[in-house]
Amino acid sequence: MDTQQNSFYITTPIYYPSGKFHIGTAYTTVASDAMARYKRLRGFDVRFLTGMDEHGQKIQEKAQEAGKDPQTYVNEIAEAAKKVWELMDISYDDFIRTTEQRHQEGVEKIFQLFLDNGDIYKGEYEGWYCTPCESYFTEKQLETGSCPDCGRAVNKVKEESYFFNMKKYADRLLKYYEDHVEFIEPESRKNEMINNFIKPGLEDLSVSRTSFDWGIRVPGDAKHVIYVWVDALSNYITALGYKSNDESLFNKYWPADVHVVGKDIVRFHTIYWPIFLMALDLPLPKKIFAHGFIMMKDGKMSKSKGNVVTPELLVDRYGLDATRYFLLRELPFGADGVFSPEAFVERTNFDLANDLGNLLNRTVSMMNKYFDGVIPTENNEPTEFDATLQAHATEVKDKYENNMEKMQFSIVLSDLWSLVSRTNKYIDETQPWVLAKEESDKPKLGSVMWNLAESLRQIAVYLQPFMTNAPKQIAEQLGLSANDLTWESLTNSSSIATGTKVIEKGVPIFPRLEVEVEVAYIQEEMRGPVQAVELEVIEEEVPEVPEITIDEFLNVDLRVATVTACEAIPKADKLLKLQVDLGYEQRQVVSGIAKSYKPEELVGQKVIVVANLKPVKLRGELSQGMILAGEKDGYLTLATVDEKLENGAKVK
RNA sequence: CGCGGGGUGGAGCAGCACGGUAGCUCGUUGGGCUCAUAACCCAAAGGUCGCAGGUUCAAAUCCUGCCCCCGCAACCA
Repeated sequence: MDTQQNSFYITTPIYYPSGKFHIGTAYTTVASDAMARYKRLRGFDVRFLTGMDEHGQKIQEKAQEAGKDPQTYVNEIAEAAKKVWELMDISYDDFIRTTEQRHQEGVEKIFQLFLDNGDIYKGEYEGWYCTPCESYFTEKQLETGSCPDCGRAVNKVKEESYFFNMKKYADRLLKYYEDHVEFIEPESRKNEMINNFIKPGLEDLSVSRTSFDWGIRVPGDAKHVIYVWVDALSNYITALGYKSNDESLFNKYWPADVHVVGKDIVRFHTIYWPIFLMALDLPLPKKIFAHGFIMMKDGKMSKSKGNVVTPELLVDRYGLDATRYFLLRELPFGADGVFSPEAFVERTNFDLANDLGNLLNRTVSMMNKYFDGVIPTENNEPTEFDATLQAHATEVKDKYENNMEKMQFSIVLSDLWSLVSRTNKYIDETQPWVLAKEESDKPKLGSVMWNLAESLRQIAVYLQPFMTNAPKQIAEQLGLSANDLTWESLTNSSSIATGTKVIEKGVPIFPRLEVEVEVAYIQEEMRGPVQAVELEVIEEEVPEVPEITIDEFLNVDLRVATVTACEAIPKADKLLKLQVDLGYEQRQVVSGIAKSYKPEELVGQKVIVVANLKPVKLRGELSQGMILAGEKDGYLTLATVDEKLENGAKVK
C-alpha cells in the first residue's frame, strides 16, 4: 500500500444517468480534468477516474419504460457520456461502470469483508407504515403514535435489510477530521457534517434492498441487492483492482489524492466512505473537495424555467476552450456561481479575444514586419521595461503553483491573465513601432520581440491544464512545438531555439463575438428543447398519460366552492390554508399555491374543489380536498368558474 | 428558534481567520497609440462596505441585535 511518491489519483463522482446531464456535470469533470492535466504537467504519475453509477430502481424503471433491458439501456447511456467527455477533451485514464464485472466482483468481496468483520448485520428495518399515505416513518417521526401526515393509525412493519454499523466508527471519524484539517474542503462543509450528522448520532445505514433487483446481489443472500452507497462509493477502489488478481494499480495509487464531488454528495464522501474504508482497514483519501453549483440568474437550472445549458450548446458554437475557460474562470471553485449568457459572451470577448488572442496576433504580426518572422535571440539590448515584465512572470509562477494546489482555478486564471495584461502593457511601454524606425534601436527591438514571444510561450505553458487547443495554437503560430511547452522550460532561459520562425499570417485564435447576437442565441437555445443529442436516451420523457374511461373520470367529484377565509401556514412557504364553502358544507383545504397567491387574494374566489379526495394532514393542518389550478413556468393559476354557478354545483 | 451561503461605487465579484491605504473585471467620461481581432495602454468620476448599537486611538474587517436576498431541507392532495 505504499503509494508511489509522485503518483496522483483523482476522481470525479460516478454519474447517475437520470437525465440531469447539464453543464454542472461537465463542470465537475472539467475541473477534475484541469487538475489531472496540471499534475501530469508537473511530472506526476496521474490516474484520473470517472464513470457511471448504473444500478438502482430508477434505472430499472426507466429501462422498462423505454422497453429495454437495463443493461442495454445503461450501455447506451455510458456510450453517450463517453462521447460528451470526448467532446470536452476529458483526459480520464479509466472509466468505471458499476455494471462491469470487475466492479461487481470487488463490491461482493467488500460486502463479504464487512459481513465477516461484523460491520454489517442482517436486521430488520422496523418502522411504521401508513397504508393510505404509502409512507414509512420511524419511531421518532410519530408524534402521537399516529401518522404525522394524515393523523390516522399506522401499522408496525418489518422488512429485512442489511445494516452497516456506523456508530462504531463515529469517534474515529471525528478524530480523523481533527488530525487532518485539509481532509474536507471547503472547511465550512466539515462543520456542516459534524453539526448535522455526526453530533446528533450516526444512524446505522441500510445497505440492502429487497424491493428491486437491478444491482449487485448480497453474497449468499440473493434476495437482497446491495444498495447504492456501498456499491457506488466502492468504485474508487474497484477501478484500481482492489481485491482482484492484480492489485498493482491499487498499490500504486491508493489512497486517492482527491475525490472531487458536488456539494450535494459531500455527506456520503466524508462520512460513509471514510467509515467503509476504516472497516476495510484501508487508508483514507487525502482530500474531499466539494465544489458548488452553477446557478442561473433566476435560480436553479430547470427545464420548466427554460434555462438549461448543456455543454454541447456552448462547445458547438464557441469552441471547447472558451467553454472550459468560462467554467473555470467565472465560478469560484468551492462556492456557487452564476451562469449568464452575457457573462459568457463578455468573458470570451474580453479575456480570450481581446486580451490573449489579440496579443498573439499583434506579436506575430510585428515579428513578421520587423524581423521577417524570425524570433530574435535572447541576447540583445534589454529595454528598461524588460525586468519588470520578467519579474511579473516569476511572480505569476509562484501564485499559480500555490493556488493550483488549492484547486482555486478561478484565482489561478485571474493571476495568469494579469500576465497577459502585463504583456500587452509592455508593448505600449516599449513602443516597438518607434524602435523600428531607428536602425540603432534594432537590438532593443529584438529584445522586445524576444520577450513577447517568451511571454506568450509561458502563457501557453500555463494554459495547458485549462485549454486543450489554444496552447497548441499559440505554439504553432510562434513556430514552436509541444515539446517547447514543458513546465521545466519556464525556468529555462534558452527556451526558444535560435532561428524559430513564426507563422506568416496569424489567424485570430479567438474570434470576437457579437454580443447581442450571441446572447440572444444562447438564450434561445436554453429555452428550446434540451439538445443533448447524444444523451437523448436520457432526456426522452414522453408524458405518457394513459387513457381513462368516462366512468373513471366520474369517480372524481368536482364541486364549485367559494373561498371564505385563507391564511398562510407557518414554516411552509408553499402552503396556504383555506376555508371553502361547498354549499352543503364547509371544509378546510390546504393548497400548495403560496408562491403564486397571497392569502387575501383568494378570499371570495369561486374555485373548483375535488370534493371526494381522501383527507390528509399537511404540515399539521387537515386538508379535505384539493383546489384545481393550472401551471405555467412554475406559477399556478386557479381554475375559476362563473358567478352563476352556486356553491356545491357539480362540475363535469 | 431546521441547516448553510450572502448583502462592498451602475453590474458582477475580491478583501474580513493576523483590525489601520477599500482591490479586480465590465460599464461611463477624458486622453494616448497604431503593431493588432474598432482590439491595446493611461487617467478620471463614482462607494455612509444592508441597518442599529458596542469594543478600540482606529472596523468592511471583532462583538450584539435587527432587516433583506439566495440555496438545501420541509412542503405542492
